[in-house]
Amino acid sequence: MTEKSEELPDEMAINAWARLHRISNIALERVEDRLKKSGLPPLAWYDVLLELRRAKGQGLRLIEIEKRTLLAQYNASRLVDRIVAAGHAEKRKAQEDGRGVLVYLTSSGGRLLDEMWPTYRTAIKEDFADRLTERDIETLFKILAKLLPD
Amino acid sequence: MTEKSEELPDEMAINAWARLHRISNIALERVEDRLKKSGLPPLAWYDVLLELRRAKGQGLRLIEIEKRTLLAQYNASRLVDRIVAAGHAEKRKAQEDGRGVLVYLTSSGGRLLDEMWPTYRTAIKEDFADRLTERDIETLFKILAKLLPD
DNA sequence: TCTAGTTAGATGCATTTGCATGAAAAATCA
DNA sequence: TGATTTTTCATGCAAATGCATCTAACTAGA
Repeated sequence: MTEKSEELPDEMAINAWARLHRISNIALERVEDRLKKSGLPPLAWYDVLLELRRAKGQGLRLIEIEKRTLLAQYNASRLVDRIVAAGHAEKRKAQEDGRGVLVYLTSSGGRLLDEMWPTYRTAIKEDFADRLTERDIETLFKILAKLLPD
Repeated sequence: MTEKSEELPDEMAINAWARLHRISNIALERVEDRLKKSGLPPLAWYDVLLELRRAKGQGLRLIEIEKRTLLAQYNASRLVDRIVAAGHAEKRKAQEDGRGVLVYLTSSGGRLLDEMWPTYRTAIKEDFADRLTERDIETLFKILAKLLPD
């Protein structure tokens, strides 16, 4: 009579779930701490600037920034405004779509991205990569793939 | 000359890192959405209430709540105040330590915890457990253990 | 014991987030 | 085409977070 229920997540799943989020939380907090100590902006800025660089001078629609960074619409809108106000990006009206805004990386923004990366990279290395084997990392990558949205 | 650098995290590590945080972010957002749709408070409330229940009527020091939930000191302080204001917990002065506060779960808090769990549990099941094999879950658990703080 | 230093918790103030809504342009459809 | 719906982005207002600092109590050291 100790058969496994098909209806509930078992103990192990709950523990793994909890650990996953705990690890993510701790790791991100450490990155933010490192950035702060280096006098750099929060990680969210990096994410946006990186997407802008990936757009290779084409400019990125605000809605694309939302999707790629997983920011809520109003957060993307205001974060970009702050980045623009700091001179690290520019907004221009989209030609094809009168509602749209295109965001471009400025040279200052490119420099900021390059300044942030060493700090961010060190965190990824020390708090993550150095503690896992290559095999762990590949396994983790594959397992997590199953959890990506459909 | 294409030897692997020992100084930098490689591409694979960076991708796994990014995926880890992306998955965590998406999954947590889905839980919050489900809770909201059910008219329930945010996940942080659950975390605190659960720790209070685990204290089994002994009461929990605020500082313990901070440590266990990973909340910042001021956030724990104010979140507990909100939970207390809603009648789901009580604060009492700690006997042994004049600075300290002990937080107790009320019966209302216990009921809320029980109300939240089905929604939370369903999220864990559908967005996590159902998409992985038992073996995946164990593997994930073990790999993540290596990333826990020392 | 007196003093300096540390720890637990609260809180004023600025920033950020979340919610709801608005405005303008585009898309759909009768 | 004209009306309706949807999409894109912005924003006022409320709530939550982060920062810095404060108070009170405990601890350690002379």
